[in-house]
Amino acid sequence: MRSLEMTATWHEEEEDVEVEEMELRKHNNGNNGEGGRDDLTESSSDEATGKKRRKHGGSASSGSASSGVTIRRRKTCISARERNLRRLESNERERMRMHSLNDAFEQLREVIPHIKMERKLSKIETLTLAKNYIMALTNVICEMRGEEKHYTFQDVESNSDVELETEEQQTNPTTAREQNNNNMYQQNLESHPENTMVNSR
DNA sequence: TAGGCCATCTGGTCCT
DNA sequence: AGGACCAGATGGCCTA
Repeated sequence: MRSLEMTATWHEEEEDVEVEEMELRKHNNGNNGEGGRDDLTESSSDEATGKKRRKHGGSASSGSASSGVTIRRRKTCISARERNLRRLESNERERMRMHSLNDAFEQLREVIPHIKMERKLSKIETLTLAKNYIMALTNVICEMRGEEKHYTFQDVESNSDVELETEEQQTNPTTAREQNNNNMYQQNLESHPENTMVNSR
């Protein structure tokens, strides 16, 4: 439905040009070929999210497109109008997909115990904390079984004795704050494993 | 103002 | 064949 509305704002190319005959030169990284999409991206972003207006919604850049290579499509016999419509529909699907992904991130944030911050956890922080949370819980289980701990956590006080778990942790600028959260997991889990199942909200 | 984070568009590839 | 998934690119917003 929305895609139909968006179609109305699309700058139509020549009517019913067959793709087979067209040489589709994909616009080159933001500079070329944007004009025809401005109307589309502005209206679609606005209507779809009610949030940001995207003056330029990014440009095709993957594969050979980035080098401005000329591509000739195989027989498809799709009109330009039809092609535009399909593109708008897949844009819509992609938006919905990303929204559902964000919803999942939000749900994950809610179940991860972490120190309350003014701003919400970023995606990378959320994933990292979730991983650490799982590791900490695994350690607790191992401990309860009398087994050796599977994972080790870095000690914030002295970074010398314990290795960082991943390369990502070594390069992540938010490592310090996350380590605080990690320590909280560790201390909490080791003293009161049952508490960690309580939502931090 | 630079850098981080994010939403969005886009085309290629994979999957059903 | 069409939809889902993915990665690259871009621009906006926010913060240090």
